[in-house]
Amino acid sequence: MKATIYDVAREAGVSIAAVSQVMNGKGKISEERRAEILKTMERLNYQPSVIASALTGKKTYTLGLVVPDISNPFFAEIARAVEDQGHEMGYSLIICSTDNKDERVERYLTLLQQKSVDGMIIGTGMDNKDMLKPIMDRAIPVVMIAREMQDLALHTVVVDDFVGGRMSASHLIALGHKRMAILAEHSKVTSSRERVKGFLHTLGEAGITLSDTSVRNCSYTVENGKREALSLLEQPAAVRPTALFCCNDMLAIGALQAAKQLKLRVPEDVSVIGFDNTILASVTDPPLTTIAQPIEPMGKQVVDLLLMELKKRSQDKQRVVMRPELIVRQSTGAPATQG
Amino acid sequence: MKATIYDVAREAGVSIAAVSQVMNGKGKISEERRAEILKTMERLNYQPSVIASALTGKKTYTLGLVVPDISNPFFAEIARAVEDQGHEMGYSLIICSTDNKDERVERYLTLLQQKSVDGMIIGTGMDNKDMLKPIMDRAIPVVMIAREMQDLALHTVVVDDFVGGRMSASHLIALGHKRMAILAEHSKVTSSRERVKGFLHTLGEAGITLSDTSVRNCSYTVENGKREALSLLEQPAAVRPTALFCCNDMLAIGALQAAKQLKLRVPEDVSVIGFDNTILASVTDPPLTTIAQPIEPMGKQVVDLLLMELKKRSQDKQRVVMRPELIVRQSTGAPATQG
DNA sequence: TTGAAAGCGCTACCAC
DNA sequence: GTGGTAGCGCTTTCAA
Repeated sequence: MKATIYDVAREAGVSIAAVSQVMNGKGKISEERRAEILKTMERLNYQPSVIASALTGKKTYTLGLVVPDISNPFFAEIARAVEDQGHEMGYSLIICSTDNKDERVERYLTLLQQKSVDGMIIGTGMDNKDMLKPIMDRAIPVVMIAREMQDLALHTVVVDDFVGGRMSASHLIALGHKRMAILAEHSKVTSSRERVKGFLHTLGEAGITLSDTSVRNCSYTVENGKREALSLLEQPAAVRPTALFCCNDMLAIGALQAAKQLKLRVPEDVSVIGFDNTILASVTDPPLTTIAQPIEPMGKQVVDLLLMELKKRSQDKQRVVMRPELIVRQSTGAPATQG
Repeated sequence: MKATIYDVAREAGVSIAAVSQVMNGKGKISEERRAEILKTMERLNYQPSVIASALTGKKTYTLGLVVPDISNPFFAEIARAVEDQGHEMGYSLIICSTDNKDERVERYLTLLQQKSVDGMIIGTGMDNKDMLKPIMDRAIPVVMIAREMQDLALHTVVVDDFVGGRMSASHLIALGHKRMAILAEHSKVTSSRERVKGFLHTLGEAGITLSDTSVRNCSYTVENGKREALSLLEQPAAVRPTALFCCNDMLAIGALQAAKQLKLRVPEDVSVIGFDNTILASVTDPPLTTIAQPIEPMGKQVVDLLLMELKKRSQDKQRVVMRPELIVRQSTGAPATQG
């Protein structure tokens, strides 16, 4: 059976308080006792129970990461960055894939509370923001990554989505595109909305407007992107968009697949630009031009903010905005025919 | 502050035992008291503490998943499958990325024990199997996924790696290849070893042998695969392999990149076949022929085995072997010149 | 310095 | 049916 603090105390001939003290480096213990206790712990292969110590008002050293889907490379990469930075500081990570469903979000949020996580990192959207209320009421630190929660005072780490959208547009415009379309995520996803907004803004500056049907809302799956792209690209060449701005790499891949299915060449017949610069972007056919998010620094940053908040609750919340970067690969080029 | 069982009891005018009872559906409680208590819990927004209940000898409803790297799509997909099946049964998942480093494995294993997880799912390799001993001594259920631990009685869910290797070889041989090479993972990875073995076995049956330098050990990164593939493909056409069997999709992507860099056409100049059939395989240039692992069923299965073990320790451990499947895409074809 | 003892929130046993 | 109570393993006063 597992050795407890009692076993150690008994074996070492001291009180449990003494053992607790050497573990936490608190109180005053003579060097010899200290050494003796340490030795006994070693011998018994003693592992202090985080559970018990958490119950005593301490921390669980566990964080919750709530994202739409851990199997989505973007979030998987975020998870890794968060895990590493957390691990560095002694924290473990519970992952929660919500599929962007409020009902799953709620269930996970409740679960994380019951498990007394020390803090939560939210990277998923949710329709009903009130779900976060009870958590904040209980003073459980919450930080956002790659998503924003308007009207809620929360530390937030995001990439400048608006600028990312603008970068996309500038790139496409510089290439000579005039007829474009957008594969957006669900409209409740703020980051996607901002990207679209930035894209349209720069288009507007260049005197280009898009018809309503040129902005398609998709879920965040490849299949969905493909379906919407198909309906966009099936149009006659004269009205078909010559470039597709996709709000994430998965959608861009769907677009690539749609183009292939329709025997359209990329980028000659249609340019495709993604967002996120996940590993996927570097392996597609052709390699995807995309807007990079600095995932690792974002993950580090968000954990740092969370731990800072953990140490000392603060009224003013930071909003860290990181700069996106245009990564030009081979899925974008000048349109073959004048649009 | 958070409401406790005492708050509920007081507000409802009953004992904490009564509250505990209705929560766990045990004991006997009159319908009216029951309703009253439920109502009070609701009103106070009471969330029972898993921590406290765990301390009372119950479960933590938390599982640990130990894999090399959660940002690797293969493991990310496994994680999702495991998370879903676990969530279904009320369990949360702590992820642990080890980078296949024993020191990280050990640290995580210790951590998971201290956090009193109910069970662990191991999908990472480790040099020193003794690390698992203390865990098994403590009777913490452990199951393996996509990896084997020889000499250790553990439930295991794997794909038939040997057969997968054979499938690869058969496919390549049928295409007419004679000079082939292998990008293997580190030799300590049993699954990789089996794949190589199966591949070589079938080659042998066809009277084909490989030189020692034709089997390269890599880590599991794209960069590594690329480097090894480069050194393999840089050879003069007369001796250069016409096909590369890669023990996972990441390595295969590295091979694809190496070929591209050397201006070799795939599959005309060199065929590439991967393993795992992650999302990556479907988006490469050209799309990757690969051996599919049934990831989702494997994840489900492994959780089921773990929970079964949790319910009732059993002496005989199962070894579930799932059948791999050859997915032919466009990275393999007949060699352009006779080898 | 050191240790006895009071909880932390909950479960389960047992007496009423 | 119902509630009192003894822990679970650990932290933290507070006396000694």
